[in-house]
Amino acid sequence: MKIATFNINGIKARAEALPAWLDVAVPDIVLLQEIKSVDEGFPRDLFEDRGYAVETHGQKGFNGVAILSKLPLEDVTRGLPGDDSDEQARWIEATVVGTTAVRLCGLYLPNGNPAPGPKYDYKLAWMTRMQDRAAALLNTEMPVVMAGDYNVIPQAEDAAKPEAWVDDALYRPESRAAFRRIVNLGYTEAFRAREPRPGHYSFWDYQAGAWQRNNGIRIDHMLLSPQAADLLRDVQIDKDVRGGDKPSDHVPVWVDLDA
DNA sequence: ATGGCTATATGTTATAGA
Repeated sequence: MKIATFNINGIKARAEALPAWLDVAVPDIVLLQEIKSVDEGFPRDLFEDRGYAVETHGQKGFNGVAILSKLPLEDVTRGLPGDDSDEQARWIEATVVGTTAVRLCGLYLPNGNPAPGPKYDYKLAWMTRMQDRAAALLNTEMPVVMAGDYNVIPQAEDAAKPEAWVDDALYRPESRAAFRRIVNLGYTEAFRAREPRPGHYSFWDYQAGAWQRNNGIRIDHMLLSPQAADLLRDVQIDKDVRGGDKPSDHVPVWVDLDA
């Protein structure tokens, strides 16, 4: 079961690049972030024509997450629990049943800049809520995959120029500590578990020739519960997508699970 | 670099992103 996460930075703007990648990579599941669309505006046909079931949790203008799946999506829930007043569309869950049932969580964690400030406070509070949800999911003892744009650079080796990020919400100590607290509940960060070396990124800014200079950061992650980690066959970053036509500023990250 | 680019809606400018 090939499961991917991809921050597409606008579904309408990626109407060509996303299907092109799907046709080459042929993932079973894709967790999308930043669809920047309401549910009614999501071009479902593009994906249903390719055999994907589609579930969206959209919002006008920005944010928004979605799931594409070649297997039926069951028990779909929208929104991160813990704050009924939170109207930002950043979390969606569903279950797929292959050889075993897998719980999928697609997430778009708040950016948090400028820090300090109310946006940073929202980011850290959101991460506390996510920690609660992550702990509850562990108690199910299901294979769980929490994948998305975490907007966290976990360690210095996850940035080409870590010194440029020291005061940024993506790299500040509180953000990294909150990320570690979630991982340390018992999750495996799939890419880092298989690739200890530096120099692997999932985002390159549109500005200042960041892609051409390989000035990237690794902020798109896939966290696996112990039951999911036991099924891990492979994990990769599809870096070449960043060099394609009209690309997102993020690239896909995927795992292959024996499920 | 005090965001140099991109996307969307609020739309010929503002907001957000990272």
